[in-house]
Amino acid sequence: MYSKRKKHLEARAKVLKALAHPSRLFIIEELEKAERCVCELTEMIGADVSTVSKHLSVLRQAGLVVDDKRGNQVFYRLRMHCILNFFGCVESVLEAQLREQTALLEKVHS
Amino acid sequence: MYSKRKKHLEARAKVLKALAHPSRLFIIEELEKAERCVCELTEMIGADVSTVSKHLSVLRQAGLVVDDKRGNQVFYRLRMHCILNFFGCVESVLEAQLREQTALLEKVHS
DNA sequence: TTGCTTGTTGGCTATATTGCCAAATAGCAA
DNA sequence: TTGCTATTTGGCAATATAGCCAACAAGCAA
Repeated sequence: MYSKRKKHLEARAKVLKALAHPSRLFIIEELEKAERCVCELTEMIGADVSTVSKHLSVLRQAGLVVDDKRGNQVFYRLRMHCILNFFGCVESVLEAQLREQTALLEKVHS
Repeated sequence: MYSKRKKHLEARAKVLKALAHPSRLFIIEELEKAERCVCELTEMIGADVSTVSKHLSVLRQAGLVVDDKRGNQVFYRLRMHCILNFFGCVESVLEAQLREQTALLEKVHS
């Protein structure tokens, strides 16, 4: 594997890794609708504030969100609005998985 | 977070996690061009066969590739050809990161 | 100032991932 | 059969990730 290609793949992998967590996907989806402060996201996710703050830090470091301190709150918003469209393909993978499971179940029951 | 939404996000996260590794991204890109046997991919990646085999297993379990045993070789191919397009957005994130770093460097040197 | 709220960071433990080697499995050919 | 090749699986050690609590920082209000 050429070194340049390897570095590129590593960079891509980092972005995907940042996305590869249910809470972080939730955050992305919510920020698609509107900017949110940490306290709102914490409330919605139902985890410790520190946990949510760390998830946001992961997303920020990956270049996916930006933060905006206002008063004693910190608001986050999406930096890349394409991120959401981009799940169309992931969805088709999930649908295919579902079809497969259904087919398997029908086979078992027949 | 509603349980149904949570499950959906967990399923998405699993697919993204399967993609979030340089070697596995390499495999996806190669399989976009043509099907490949494990030995070819191993040669290209330059890791142990067992390591590559495990990466392929991760991709298969995520529903991203399918395997096809022929003789004593196993050929893999993409199951979802949309996966590649789907990187357009990841690329724009990387480009933005690059622009930012460049701006930072210019600031330092000025 | 003090006290309250909002976030971030450090430290910890539990868990997951990675990548190697070694062992097992399966096909093919002599 | 034996031997060779291709692949998968088990096991292990090193490393990374997740999520909690505690401590800290910063804004604001009394």
